[in-house]
Amino acid sequence: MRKKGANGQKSRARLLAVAANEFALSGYHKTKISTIVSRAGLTQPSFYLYFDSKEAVFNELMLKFRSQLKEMVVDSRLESGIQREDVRDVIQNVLRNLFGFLLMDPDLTQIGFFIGEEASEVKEELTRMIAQNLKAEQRDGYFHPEANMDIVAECLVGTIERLTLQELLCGKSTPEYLAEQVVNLYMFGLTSHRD
Amino acid sequence: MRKKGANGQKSRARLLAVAANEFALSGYHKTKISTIVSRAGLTQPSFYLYFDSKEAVFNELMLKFRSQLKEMVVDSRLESGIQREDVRDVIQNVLRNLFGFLLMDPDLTQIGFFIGEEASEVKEELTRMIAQNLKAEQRDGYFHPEANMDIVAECLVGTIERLTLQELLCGKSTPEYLAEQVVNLYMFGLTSHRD
Amino acid sequence: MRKKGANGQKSRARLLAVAANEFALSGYHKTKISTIVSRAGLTQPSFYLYFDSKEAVFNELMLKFRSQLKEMVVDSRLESGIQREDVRDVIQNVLRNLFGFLLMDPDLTQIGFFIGEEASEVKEELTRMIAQNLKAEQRDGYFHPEANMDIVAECLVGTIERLTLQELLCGKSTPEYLAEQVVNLYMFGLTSHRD
Amino acid sequence: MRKKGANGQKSRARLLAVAANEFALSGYHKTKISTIVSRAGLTQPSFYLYFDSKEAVFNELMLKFRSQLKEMVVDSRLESGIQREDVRDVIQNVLRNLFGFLLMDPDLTQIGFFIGEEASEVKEELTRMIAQNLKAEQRDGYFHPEANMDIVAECLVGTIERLTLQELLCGKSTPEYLAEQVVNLYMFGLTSHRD
DNA sequence: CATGAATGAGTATTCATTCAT
DNA sequence: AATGAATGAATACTCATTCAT
Repeated sequence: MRKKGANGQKSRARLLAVAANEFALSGYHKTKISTIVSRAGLTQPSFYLYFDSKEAVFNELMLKFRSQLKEMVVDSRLESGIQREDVRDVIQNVLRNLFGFLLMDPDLTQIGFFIGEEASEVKEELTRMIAQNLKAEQRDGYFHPEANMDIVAECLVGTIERLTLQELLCGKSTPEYLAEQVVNLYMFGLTSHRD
Repeated sequence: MRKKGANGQKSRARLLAVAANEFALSGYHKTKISTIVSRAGLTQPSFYLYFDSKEAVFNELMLKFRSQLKEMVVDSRLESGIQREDVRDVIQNVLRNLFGFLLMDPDLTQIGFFIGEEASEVKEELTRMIAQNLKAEQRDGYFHPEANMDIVAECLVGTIERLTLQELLCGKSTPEYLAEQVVNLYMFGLTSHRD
Repeated sequence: MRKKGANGQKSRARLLAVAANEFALSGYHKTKISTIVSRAGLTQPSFYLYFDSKEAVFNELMLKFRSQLKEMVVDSRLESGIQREDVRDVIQNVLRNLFGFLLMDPDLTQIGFFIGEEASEVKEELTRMIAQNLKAEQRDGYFHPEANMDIVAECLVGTIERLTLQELLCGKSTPEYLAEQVVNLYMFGLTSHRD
Repeated sequence: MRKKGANGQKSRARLLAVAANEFALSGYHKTKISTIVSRAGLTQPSFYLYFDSKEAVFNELMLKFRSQLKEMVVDSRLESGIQREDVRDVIQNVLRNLFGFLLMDPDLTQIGFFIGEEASEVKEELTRMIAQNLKAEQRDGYFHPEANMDIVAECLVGTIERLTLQELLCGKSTPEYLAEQVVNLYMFGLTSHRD
C-alpha cells in the first residue's frame, strides 16, 4: 500500500514484525489486530493504513517465507558431476544451509512451516525438489538403486520439520550438528560403519 | 455426562463421530457447533446435553487418541533379548503396527497428530518412548554406538508424521510398504547394501 | 431463513416492521441494526437468526413493495373497450387505487419509492406501464393524438410521487381527492371547462 | 475559510467541483473524503484547509444551488398584466428557463434536487412560489376557478423533478421541448384541443 | 430426549478528522 | 500551500452457549 516516508516504513516494518511474532506464537485465529497494533505502539486504523486486512498481512508473511525459501533452495542446488567421496559433504552442506536459513527468522519459519494453510503446499514443494535431487544422485549410482526416492524425500522433509521445531528453533541444537546427524543417518543408517 | 438410554448413546456417538470429522477436516477454530449438530441431525442444545463445551468434545477425542496410542505402543514394546538377525524384522513389525493403528481411525489420527495443541506433546511422548527403545538396542550393540538416539528418535517421529499425512491417510501407501521403506532407510541408509 | 414456530415468526415480523420504519425514517445508512433490535426488544444475534444481513432485510422490504405494487398494477389494468364517457372515471379509479395502495403501508412506500437504490427502477417500470396504457387509449382516440405519451407518463409518475410524499403520507389529502384532482388536471388542463 | 493566493483558490475550486460530482454520483454517505482529495490531486489535510467538514462542503454546494435557483426564479417572475393570449407563452418561457437552469450544472442540480436532505425543503419552497403565481393567474381568470392550485403546484414540481432526472439530465430532451410538452399538458389536458 | 428462541462477548473494518512538519 | 502519519469512534457480524418447554 503506502510507500511514503521513512517513518511510515518503520511503522510498517514494526507491524509486520509484531504480526509475525503473534502469528507464530498464537496461530492465525487467536491473533488479534488489537494486540498487534498495541504491541507496535499504534492504533487499529494505522494497521489498515499499511495492510488491507488481517489475511493480507498473513499472506505477505507467507509469501516472504516461500520466496526466501525458494531462493535459498535454488541457490544451493547440487552441482552435477560431484565426486563420489564428496557427496556426503555436499549434502551435509545443503542441510546445514537449510537449517541455517530456517533459524534466521524463527517467526517466519513457524508461519511458513507450521501455521499457514499453505504450509503443506510448501512442504510438498520442498519434497518434490529434494526428491528430484535424490533421484539424480541415485541415477549417478551414489545411492542404493532400489530405494523409493519419493518416500525418502518425504521422510527427510518430515525429519527436517521435526528437528526444526524440536531442536533448532528452541536452541537445543545447531544447524551444523543437525546436518551432520541427519546425513549420517540417512546415508549410512543405524547399523553400518561410518567413516 | 449423560448415560441414559440406548437412543441417547446413539446420538452422543453420532455427535462425537461428526465432530471428529469436522475437526479433522477444518481444524478446531473453523469447526462450528452448528455444523456438527446439523450434520448429526440434532439441534444445538442437544449437543450440550452430551458435552460440556466445544473444547470438551475436542479433549475427549484427543484423550481417546492418546490412550489408544499409548495402549498400542505399550503392547508392541520390544521384548529384550532378541537375536541380532531378528532386530530388523521386529522393528519393521512395530512400525507396521503403528501405521496400521494410525490408519484405523483417520479422523482421530488427524486430530491427535496434527490438529490439537496437545499434538506436539503427543509426539514428544512418542519420541521419548522410541528413544528409550533405540537406546536399549544401541546398548545391546545392535546400532552404531555414536548415533545420538534422541535425535534419531525425533527424525523417526517426523518421518512417521509426514508419511502418515502424505502417504498413509490419503491411501497412497500401505502400512506394510511404509514400514519396510522406513526400516531399510533407517537401518542401512541410502548408500549401504541391504540383504 | 428460519421458519419454525409461531413465536419466531412474531419476532421476525416485529424486526421486519421496525426495520421498515427505521429505513423509512432515517434512510439505509443511518439505520443501525442495534437500533432495530433494541426497538424490537431483542439483541443483535437474534437479528441474524432471521436475516442474513442489513442489506438482506432491506432487499426483502424492497421486494415486498415491488411485488405488491406489481400485483396492484396488474389487477387494475384498464379493460379495453370502455366507453368514451367512462374513461375519466376508469382512470380516476385506477389512481384512487394506486394512492390507496401507497397509503396502506407508508414505511414500505417510503422505502420502495424514495429510499432504495432500486426506487428509480421501480418508478421507471411504473412509467412504462402507464405509458403503455395511455398509448392504447390514445390510439383509441380518447386523447389528443399529438401528445408524447412517454413524456406524459413521466409527468404523471412525478406527480404521483410528489403528491404521495407531500399530501398522502402526511395525511393532508385522501386518495379520493388526489385522484380526482389529478384526473381533472391531466385530462382537461387548467384552462378548459370540465363537466 | 482561506482566501489566500490564486493557487489556493484553484485547489479549493477543484475540491468543490470534484465533491459536487462525487455527491451527485454516489450520494452523501457513499462519498468519501479520501476519494475527493485523491481525484483533486491533494491529500486529506488539504481538504480541511478549505472546508470545515464533509457536511460543510455539502452545505456549501446546497446553498449555492438554492441561491442560484432563487435568483433564477425571482428573475423570471411573471409580470402582472399580461394578455390572455400571452399566458401560455409566458409560462412556457418560465419553464424553459427553469429547465435551462437545471441543465447548467447537472451535479449541483442532482445535489439540490435529489441528494440533500434539504432537497424536499427546496422543492417545497419552489412549490410555494409556483402556487402563488398560479393563484394570481387564477384570480385573473386565466385558469379554471375550481382547481386547487396548491395541489397543481405540487403536481407541477413533481413533474419538473421527474422530467429533469429522466429526460433533461441524461440528454434525452431539451429544455424547449420539455417546456412545450408540460405547458400543453397542464394548460389544456390530454383531451382538449390545443391551438 | 429434544427443540425453538434468544443472548453475551468478542473482532475486523471503516471513515472523518487532526497534529506536527 | 501542502503532506506524512496517526487516531477516535462507530458498526456489522459471528459463535459458543443457555433457558424454558
